[in-house]
Amino acid sequence: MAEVKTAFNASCLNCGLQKICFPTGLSRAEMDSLDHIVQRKPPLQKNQLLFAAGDPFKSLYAIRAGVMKVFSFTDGGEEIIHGFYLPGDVVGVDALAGKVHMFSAMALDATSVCTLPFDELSDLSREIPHLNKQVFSILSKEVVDGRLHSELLTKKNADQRIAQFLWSMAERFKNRGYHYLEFRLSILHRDVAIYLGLTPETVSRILAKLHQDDIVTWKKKEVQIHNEEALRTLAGTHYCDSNSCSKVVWL
Amino acid sequence: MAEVKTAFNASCLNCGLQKICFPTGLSRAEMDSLDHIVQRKPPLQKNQLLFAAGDPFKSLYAIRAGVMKVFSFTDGGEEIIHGFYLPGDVVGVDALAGKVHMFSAMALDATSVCTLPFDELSDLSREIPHLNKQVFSILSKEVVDGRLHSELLTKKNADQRIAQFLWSMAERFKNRGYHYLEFRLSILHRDVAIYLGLTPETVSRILAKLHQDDIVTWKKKEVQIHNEEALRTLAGTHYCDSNSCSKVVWL
DNA sequence: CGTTACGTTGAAAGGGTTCAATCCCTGTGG
DNA sequence: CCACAGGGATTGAACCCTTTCAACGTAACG
Repeated sequence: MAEVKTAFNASCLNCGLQKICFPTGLSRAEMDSLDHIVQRKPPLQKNQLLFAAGDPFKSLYAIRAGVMKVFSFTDGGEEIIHGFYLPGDVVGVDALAGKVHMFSAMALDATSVCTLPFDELSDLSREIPHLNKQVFSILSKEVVDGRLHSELLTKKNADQRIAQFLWSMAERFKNRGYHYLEFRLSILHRDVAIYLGLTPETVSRILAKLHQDDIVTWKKKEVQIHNEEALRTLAGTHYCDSNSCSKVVWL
Repeated sequence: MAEVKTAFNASCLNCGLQKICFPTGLSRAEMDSLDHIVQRKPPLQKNQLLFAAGDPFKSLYAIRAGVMKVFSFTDGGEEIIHGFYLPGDVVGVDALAGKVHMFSAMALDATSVCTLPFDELSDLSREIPHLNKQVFSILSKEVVDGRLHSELLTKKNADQRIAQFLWSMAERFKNRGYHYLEFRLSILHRDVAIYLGLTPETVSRILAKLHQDDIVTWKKKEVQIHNEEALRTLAGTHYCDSNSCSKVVWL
């Protein structure tokens, strides 16, 4: 709670997520300019929508604290989960082409975001070419992430999917300087199942197995990785998410 | 052959793909400026690589004629196919973030492309804000396409996947002003299988069924859609690809 | 303290894969 | 011009992983 309050007030200049978020590579002065167009509002509550599919596009949003899921529905009414977003991640890029949000974004926990009005961001990007590249970079990473998720869906079995999911979350926490062998994860097993193209039952069974084998425990909202090596091996290929690909040095 | 030759020489101003490709919404003068940085080379031959994963990033490429596949390999050496690209489509956006191509692009047929050196494109984008937005739009569409592909992989069975694939190809041809109920498709069934997360055997069996039911015939490289309505119904949700989403008016 | 939604566990069923054999088309070389 | 090689496509049968269905347990919240 105290943490959220701090986040609400902080500026880019003293934000701990500089290395991961938007401002990467900007000078102090540039960051200051960016800071001036950023809007900060009270945190979102659990299950609150940041934007919904169909909403007119106005801003991109950088997450300061909490977790969000980006999702939509099939024509049949089934939920589709496209991704989970952590502090430093940016949501809303899906709407750039059509000026309308294609997906919805929901807070899975108390979550605070920085709002970046896109018109102002565009104007500023003309003055600061590096900022423009930064936005390209965010979009490009999103494309690559999508491809990697498709790889998971086409080439991996249920065990590997879950191992990869958990390991990728751990890596993302690691990259943000958080504890990564033991962390709080406010994501429902049900949502993970949807994200991974599985059923809740399958996820439950595999988590039970991982627990028995003393590799990972995920009870309530606490994840504990007991055997990092085994988990990574199970995941098969080292997962590269937006902020954690060892193969590529993100600009 | 004659068609390819023409493509090689044409400029954006007299290109039939204006509505679909990069220049959408640019004024004559702006289009002319864009035209000056576009490089045109001899067409690629079948199975020739435009770029390979690991190559340093220099340009985006707009396809003028032919077909390309964008692909990579799993750590285990299996091929992953991320998408097929038709005239008017742009490939290479995966490399914007890391300055290195994450995937490879191969011509599946004689294919000609327009090369857009990214540094020059960036410079020009500062002068022409609309061009900058155009690039954002292309990236954003790529993100949305990826999500829709994931939806296909998580929510659809084999029959629906193939129906959707065929229908989406038809729509893309339609949007380009080509015949869409009967067209040439230089894509191996094997590659479609990989793209859809299926085996060649499954694809073969389902295509046989679609042929028997007089819905679609795909022999050699010729696709014939005999029952448009049935195909669309089979596909379930109307597929929205980069250039054909009825729900959204792409800027 | 009841209600509701999430999570767990078991048994049965099914869709797609796997494996293997055969066919077919294309391109190549004698 | 024909024979042969090689990769892709087809077809059949057995298998297996995941889903489905159903029942029960459990945590959170009003």
